[in-house]
Amino acid sequence: MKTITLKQIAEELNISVTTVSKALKDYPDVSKKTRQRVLDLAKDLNYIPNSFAVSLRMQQSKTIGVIVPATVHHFFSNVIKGILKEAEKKDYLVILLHSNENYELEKKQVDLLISKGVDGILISLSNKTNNFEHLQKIIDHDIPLVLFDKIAKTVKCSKVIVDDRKAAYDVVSHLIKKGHRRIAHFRGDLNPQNSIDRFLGYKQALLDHDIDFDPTLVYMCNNNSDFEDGYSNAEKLLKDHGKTIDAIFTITDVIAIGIIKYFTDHNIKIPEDIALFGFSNWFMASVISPALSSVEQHGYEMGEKSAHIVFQEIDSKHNDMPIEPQIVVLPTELIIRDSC
Amino acid sequence: MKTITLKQIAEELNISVTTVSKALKDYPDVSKKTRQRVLDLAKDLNYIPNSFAVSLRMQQSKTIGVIVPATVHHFFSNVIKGILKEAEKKDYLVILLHSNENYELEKKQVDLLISKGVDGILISLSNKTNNFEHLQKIIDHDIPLVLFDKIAKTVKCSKVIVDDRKAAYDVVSHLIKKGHRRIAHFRGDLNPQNSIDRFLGYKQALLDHDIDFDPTLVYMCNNNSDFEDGYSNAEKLLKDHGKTIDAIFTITDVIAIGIIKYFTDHNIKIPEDIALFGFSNWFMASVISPALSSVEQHGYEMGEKSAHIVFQEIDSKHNDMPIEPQIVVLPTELIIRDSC
DNA sequence: TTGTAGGCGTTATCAT
DNA sequence: ATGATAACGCCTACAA
Repeated sequence: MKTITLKQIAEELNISVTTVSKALKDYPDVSKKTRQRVLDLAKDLNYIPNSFAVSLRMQQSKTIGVIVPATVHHFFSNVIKGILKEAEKKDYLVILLHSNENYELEKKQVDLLISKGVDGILISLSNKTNNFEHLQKIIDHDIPLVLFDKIAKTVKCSKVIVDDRKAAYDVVSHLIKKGHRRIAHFRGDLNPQNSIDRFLGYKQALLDHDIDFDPTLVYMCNNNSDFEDGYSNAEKLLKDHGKTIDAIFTITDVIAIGIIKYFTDHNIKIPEDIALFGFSNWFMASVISPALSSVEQHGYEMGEKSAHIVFQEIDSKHNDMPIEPQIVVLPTELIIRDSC
Repeated sequence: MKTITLKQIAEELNISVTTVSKALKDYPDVSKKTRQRVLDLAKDLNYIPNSFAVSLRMQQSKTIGVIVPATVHHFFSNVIKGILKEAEKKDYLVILLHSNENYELEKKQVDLLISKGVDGILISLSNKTNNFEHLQKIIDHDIPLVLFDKIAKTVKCSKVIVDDRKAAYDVVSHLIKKGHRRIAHFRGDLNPQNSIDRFLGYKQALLDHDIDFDPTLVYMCNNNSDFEDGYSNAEKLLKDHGKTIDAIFTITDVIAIGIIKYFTDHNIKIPEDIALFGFSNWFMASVISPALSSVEQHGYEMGEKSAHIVFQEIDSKHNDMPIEPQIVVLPTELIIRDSC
């Protein structure tokens, strides 16, 4: 099937390219008759505008770029879903890139996206990213940028996040209210803000309830397999502290599931011996035994909202009425199940 | 930051655009000195070629499109990961689209992809798709097309699949060898080939082992929540057949997990009372109790391979040496755990 | 109401 | 070794 251009339609109809173009775009200054002839033939020939030409001419691509560490996490899958849904509504296409938690890759992908002329960019930062020049570059190029979930506070752009600190605070407060006092925390990498914020929320909750913070109760999970981290740290925890521990708050459901596995294997009862609270409310949390209490993060909504904001910024940039970056904090919810 | 074009570099250096372009592309007919001056300035100015112009000129976008029903399934996440990895290697970008198991949407998205001028398209068909005109359109446009996992046998293009029939056959044979005779099958929608093939494998295995096929042992899972389907059909199965059932083979791990939940809730022992075999080897399969036996489908490799093939086809199209569609059947593996 | 002409940024052909 | 020119396909200000 040969690709149809305006020129071919024009020749066929013995009119100018201009008129064809105008007819197709519903310009008022085309006679009804001509317009109809053009429309008919275009449909007949299955005319599709060449988007490269349009983009070149219009300086916009109707495409946005998205960079996430990975989509194998249920949370990000949901975010992507929200983004795609929103893009679909606006007739935008989405270019998806995985940084694989790799800063260099993330940087390269930003360059790629810029060079592709995407109209906007959404990023959830890799855990390894602590240099933000590449983000600044996006801003310098005047491309709307929205950071979501894993953000950099210092970068001047819109952000969509969850109040990790508060969520963690709520979790630990809940645990304390349930009577637990020796509460361990399985945290994530030192770098990403989420990990820090959740840790801070944990600490604050202890403080506010007059429980001394004990650093030996904090375990680091960073060997790239959350499940393994949970399993092995559960073992370590027991070795270190025996059963003096009342509860564990994990930074991620998968870590909690690793713990469940270890506890099940070693006959430790949840929540009787040790209570457990996860984070992210992964689908599995509701399904595993015991059903895992967790924090719902509303990934889908985060995707929707993030996309919504870039589109807003794209539109207002187009109208020459640039708007200020906005920071949206999505609510979280404690989902209480059987594990605490 | 203003966008830099060849023209600007040319003016700055007082040479022609042509020379700048050549210098940047390492043409041999540019003096060393000129080339260096161009290269330096380009780097200095942070020159990025305008990809619309390049695409328009070159008639290729260095972009491929991917349509999947959804990525919230672990399997597809893995496929996507494989595709992105492969694309990254070839410096291609990937436009991701979700059909949401919706034929109309799938069709629309194909049009979008065509109009965007992607160099190749990968699709895993929606369950609702049983008209393939949109695929034919892709082929007519001479755009390399690869179908993976959920394919249409009659469409003349490359395909990457798994031998679902054999995999199912192997599962059921294994179950029979273990001594089970009354084996139920929780199958999927009637439409997708996979569902049919797995059912056929199930039936064939029974036949080959002299077990009568009993249609009342086959349950349909199609209300869009696999977990719920598993749970409710487990209930139905027990109501219909009591504990005369030896084993259940499910078309998907999530269905099996629904069953596990129901059985756990109702004190039915797996595998003592009823054995269980899943499909897809979702991460959770290894982690749930009892650990679920399943079929490893190698999603990541499927993604890699599919992408590899489109790139092959794109390249050979470019060299005017079109190649024949190929059909790749990836091996599957029975992963035996505790549930059978 | 219709058409001409210029330009978006790049690349390729052909002169010089 | 360098450059003028045309072309990719589309849009739009301006002329006719």
